[in-house]
Amino acid sequence: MALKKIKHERQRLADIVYDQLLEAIQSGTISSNERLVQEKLAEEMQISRTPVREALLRLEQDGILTSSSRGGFSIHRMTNSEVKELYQARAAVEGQAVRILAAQNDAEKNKALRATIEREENISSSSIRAYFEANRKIHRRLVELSDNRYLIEMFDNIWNRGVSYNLFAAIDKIDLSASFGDHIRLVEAIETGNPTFAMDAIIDHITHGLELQFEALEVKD
Amino acid sequence: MALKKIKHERQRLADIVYDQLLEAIQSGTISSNERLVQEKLAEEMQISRTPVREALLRLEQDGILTSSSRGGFSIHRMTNSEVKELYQARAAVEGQAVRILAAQNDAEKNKALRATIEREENISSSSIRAYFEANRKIHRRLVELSDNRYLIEMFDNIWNRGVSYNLFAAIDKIDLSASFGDHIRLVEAIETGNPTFAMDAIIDHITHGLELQFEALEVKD
DNA sequence: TTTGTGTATACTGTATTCAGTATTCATGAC
DNA sequence: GTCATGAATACTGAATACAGTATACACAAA
Repeated sequence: MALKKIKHERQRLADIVYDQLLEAIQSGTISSNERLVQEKLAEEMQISRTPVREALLRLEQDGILTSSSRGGFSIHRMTNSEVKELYQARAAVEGQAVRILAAQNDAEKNKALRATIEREENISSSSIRAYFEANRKIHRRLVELSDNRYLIEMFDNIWNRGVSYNLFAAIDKIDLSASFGDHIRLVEAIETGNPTFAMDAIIDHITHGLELQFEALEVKD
Repeated sequence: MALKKIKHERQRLADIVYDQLLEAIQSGTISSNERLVQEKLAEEMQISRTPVREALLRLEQDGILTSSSRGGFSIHRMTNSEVKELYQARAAVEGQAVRILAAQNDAEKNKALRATIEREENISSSSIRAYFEANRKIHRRLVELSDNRYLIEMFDNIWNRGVSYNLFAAIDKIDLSASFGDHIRLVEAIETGNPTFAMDAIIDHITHGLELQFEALEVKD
């Protein structure tokens, strides 16, 4: 009888709370004007305040929550200049990822990226959220393939901030299906083996996204 | 009588502990094989364990500390591949900063950068630590001038990780004065107004640093 | 000597309590 | 009605206590 190795990793309550809060924020369950109060959340979750506090402080550290003067935390509201800066940071991270990939120009990796794009662009769901989840997966796969743990971490932080502010979903008034087919162009750029060319391609892609973003923010205002 | 506005910002004990620990780690006061135990640190600092724990968890979150199986935390030891990846991440952040600066090509900003370089390259201290502090200041000024809060934050995280592992100081066996004069070349590249050219310049600069880094790590092994 | 078992110790994560601070609310004076 | 003041309330940050887990150590058996 072969016994499976038991996974020893204890999961902290604080980690569970963190994951749940992040999911609730990004799915819209927690709305942008809601105040997250330690004692109340602890009561709701039937746990003590300590792990709740740890999770909230971590979400604050991640830039997702902001503490308010009346106590509690709320979802960080981004200024237009923060939005622009976040897109620039995206360009830094995703741009470097494609530079690395173009320099490697590894057939297996390029193939894996194509597979992800094909799978995710074929989502049949009509929900905006699924749409953006697919978009996120494509971009994340791209960064994953760079095999750089720090770029992946930065990517996640950027997108967590953006998605938590409902940023990337803010452009639902603009037709996105046009830019969806754009992803394959990134693979093609990587396949040229030219890091600069590949990076210019993704910067264009991201800059275009920023333009759509600002249009959407104006539409909503 | 004009009364000054009183700064209301309460500083948490946990923040103070964080700052002290980070400084102690980066200055070498805390050595790389030392185990940081919550209860012991709390006793030493004459405070309760709670803020110590919060600070340590945050340093873990920042990638600076790693928890050990015997309890406690120790300075994260980087593998060679982590070192390489960290330099790539540096290239992403600092590369984007110079792209932004070159696109702007703002005379005041370029002047400010030159001033920082001139001041920092003229340090008279013979201590290696001062040398690297100067180097860090030059690079940080460059990223600050991009006026992008996320790039600055990423920069700090990268350098905190590197400095905490005593990474950038590991190359003290190699003569650095040669590469110090290299910084002015970065300003000149920015002044061409060509983002791609400027970024290539800093990537060269950073890649050269990585080569020195690996030489130094071999020398030490 | 080696191996297995039980106990002690070290440390963590969580729960609970205490004390301080900021905001809100109620009340009285003008 | 407006404004000032004091009390109540809400919430946080830190201290303390409790319980669980992992490691180290001691001891006995083979």
